[in-house]
Amino acid sequence: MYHFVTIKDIARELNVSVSTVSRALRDTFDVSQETREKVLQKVNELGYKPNLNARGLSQGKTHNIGIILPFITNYYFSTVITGIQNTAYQNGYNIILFVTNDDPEREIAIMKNLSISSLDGILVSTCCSSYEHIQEVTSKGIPLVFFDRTGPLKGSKVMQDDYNGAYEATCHLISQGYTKIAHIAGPRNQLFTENRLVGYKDALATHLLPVREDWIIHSGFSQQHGEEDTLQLLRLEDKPDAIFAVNDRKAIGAMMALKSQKIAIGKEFGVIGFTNDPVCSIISPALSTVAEPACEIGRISCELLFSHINRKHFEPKEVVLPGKLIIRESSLRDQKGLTTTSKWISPQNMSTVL
Amino acid sequence: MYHFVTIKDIARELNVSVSTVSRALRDTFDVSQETREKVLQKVNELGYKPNLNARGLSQGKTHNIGIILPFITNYYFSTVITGIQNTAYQNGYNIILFVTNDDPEREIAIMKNLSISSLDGILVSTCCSSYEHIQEVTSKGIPLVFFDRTGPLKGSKVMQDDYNGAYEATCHLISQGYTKIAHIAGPRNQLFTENRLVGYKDALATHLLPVREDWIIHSGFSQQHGEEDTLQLLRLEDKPDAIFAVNDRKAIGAMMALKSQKIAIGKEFGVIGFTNDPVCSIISPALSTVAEPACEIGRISCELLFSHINRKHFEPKEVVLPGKLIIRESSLRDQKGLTTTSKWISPQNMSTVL
DNA sequence: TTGTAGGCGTTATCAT
DNA sequence: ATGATAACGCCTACAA
Repeated sequence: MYHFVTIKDIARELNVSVSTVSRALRDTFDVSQETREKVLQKVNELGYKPNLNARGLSQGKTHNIGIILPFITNYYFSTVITGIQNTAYQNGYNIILFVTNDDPEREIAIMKNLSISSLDGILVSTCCSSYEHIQEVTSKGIPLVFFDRTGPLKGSKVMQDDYNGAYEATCHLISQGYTKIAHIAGPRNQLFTENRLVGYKDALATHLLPVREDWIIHSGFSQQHGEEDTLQLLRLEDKPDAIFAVNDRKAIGAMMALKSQKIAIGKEFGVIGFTNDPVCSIISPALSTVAEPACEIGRISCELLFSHINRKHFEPKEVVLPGKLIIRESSLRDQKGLTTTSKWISPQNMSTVL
Repeated sequence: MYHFVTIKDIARELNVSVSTVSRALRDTFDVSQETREKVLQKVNELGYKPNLNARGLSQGKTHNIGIILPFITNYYFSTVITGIQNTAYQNGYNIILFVTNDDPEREIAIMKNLSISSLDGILVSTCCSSYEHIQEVTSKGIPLVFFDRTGPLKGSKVMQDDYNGAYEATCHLISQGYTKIAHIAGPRNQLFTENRLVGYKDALATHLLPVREDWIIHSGFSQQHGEEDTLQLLRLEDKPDAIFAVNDRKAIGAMMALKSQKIAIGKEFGVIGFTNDPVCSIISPALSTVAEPACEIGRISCELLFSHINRKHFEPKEVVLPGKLIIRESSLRDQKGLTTTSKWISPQNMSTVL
C-alpha cells in the first residue's frame, strides 16, 4: 500500500550492507563510530522506524503482551490497566487489549483465536468457571499471570486479600452495633466472590452471629443488581439492618434502594462496599469500603509476567495484597455533624489511603 | 525459548508442502476436500495457531490498530475504548493501547518510537497543542483518525458537538432564571475546551447577558480543579449564581465546594456538567449534564479508520455527533418533592438517554 | 570493522 | 490440486 523506510533503504543510500545498518542501530560494539553516525543521520533523515513484527519474527520476541479482562469501564479494571501500562511502557513492551464483556463464550473465542506466537506473555482476569481454554494456552509454555479473577489452575496469581477484606468489613459493621448483616454477593463460581462470602460468614461466626442464607443474595455486579437485591432483602419479614456488598457498585445500588424507602443510611441501616471507587466519597452519605490496591495489582502482575518472560525457569508465584478498611458515613453509627466531604479512616489503617 | 507449532510442522507430518497447508488454512478453493480435512484435523491435534506477525510481514497487513489517548480511568475514555474494541473485534483487528497520562512529552515519545509498520492504522486523542509528531506519522501515509481531542491538522476526526452542547447547557441555565453564569473550563489550547467556551459565550450573548472574564476560569479537568475553581469564584465580590463546567468531574468538584459552603444546589445555585458520567445520577442532587455519545464515538472512529485502511484513496471526513441535554436536579429551580433517583429529561431530548 | 547468507512463519507467484 | 521458490524486514552466525 505505502512504503515504509527499511534498513535496506538506508543500506543502499549509504552503500553499506544491511547487517552494518542493523548493527549500528542496535549499538553493538563492532561498528565504527563513523558508520554509526552516518547511519543514525540517515535514519533521522528518512524517518526510519524499525518494524517490530519483523524484529519479533527473527528474535522470537515480540515485545507484546496481551491483557484479557471482562471490562474496562469501571474504576477497578481501568486502574489496573493503568498500572500494567506504566510498567509495560517502562520495559519497552506494548499492550494488546482484549475485552470479554464478562461473556465466557467470548473469552473462550478470544483465547482460541489468540496468536500466542505473537505475544510474549498474557495477563488474564477470567470470567469463566472452566479453564480448558486457558490451560490449552499455558500448556504451550507461554508465560501467563492471573490477576483479580483467578481460578484453581496452578500458575502465577496476583490478587487482593478478598477474604480478610470481607472479614474486616463485616467486623466493622458488627462493631458499630449492627447485628443483622446481609451480604449481596456476585455470581457463584467466581473465586473472589466466594472468598468475600467466606470472609463475611467467618466474621459472623467469630462474633456468634447466625449465618442466614436468606440474607445472602447472589446476582450480578452492577448497581442495578445491588438495587434489586436490596429491595428483595427489604421485603423479608425479618429484615437485615446492614449490608456488606461484594463491590461498591452494588453497595451504591443498595443505597439507592434504601433511599427510595426513606431508610436512614448509617443510622438505621449500615452499608459497606468493596473497591474504593472514587464515587464512594461523592455519594451522600459517603460510602465505607475496603480499598483495593488496583494500580499495584497491575504493576505487580506485569512485573511478575516479565520475570516469567525473562527467566528460563520461573516458579509460579501467588501474590496477595492487603486491602484497607476505609470507614465513612454509611456505616458509622452515632455520627455527629458530619459533612459530605468528610472522610474517616480507622486508626489502624491510617497510612496511605487514596 | 519454546516451540510453537507452525505450518511447517503440519506439512511435515502430513507429507505435503507448506503452501498446501497454507491454502487449506485459508479456505482457498484450489485444495481438495480431502487434504483440507486432513490439515484441519492436524491443526486441532497439534494446536496450531497462526503467527500473526509472520502473516503481517508477508501480507503487509498486521491487523493491529493503535489507540493513543490521555487516560483510560474515566467514564468517557473507557467507554470510547469499549466502542472501539467491539468494532475492532468484529473486524478481526487487535488493539494496541498507548496511554499518555495527559503528558505531551510522553505522547510525543510514544509516537516517535511507534513502530508504525506494525500497525495498520492509528486512533488518536491528543493532549498536545503542537502536532509535528502526528504529522510525521501521517506523512508516511498511515491511516489516522482523531477522536474527541482533535487538532487543526487536516485528517479524519470524530467528536461530539461541543459547541452546541455548551450552548444548550448554558441556555438551559438561563431558562431556569440563573443570570450570573460562570464557566469552569479546561486548560487552554485544547480545541474541544475552546469550543465549549465559545458555545457558552454565544449563549450568554444571545440572551444579552454580559460575558465576564472573571467568571471564566481555566484549569485542569479533575474534580479537585473543579472544587478549587469554584471556591475561587465564591470569593469574588460579585459572585455568580450558576456554573457550567467543562465536564462532569469538575461539576462534581463544584458541587462539593458549594456543599461545603452550605449553598443550596439547584435552588440558590445552578450547576451543569458535560459527559453524562453515571455518577451524575448517583450524586445528590443529581447533576444535569450534556450526554456525550462516547460508545458511538469509539465505534464510528474505528469504522472510519477501517474505511481508510481498506480503500485506496479515502477523503478525510469529519464527523460531529450531537450531545443530549439531560436535565436533573442540580439545575432545576422550583423543583418539588424530588427524590434522589429521579431523572428529568427535557421533552425535546426524550429519545435515547442512558 | 564489514559483508554474505540463512532463517524466523507466512503468503504469493510461478510452475507442474 | 500441489509443490518449489522468493519475498516480507530484521537478526545473527560465519566469513572476509
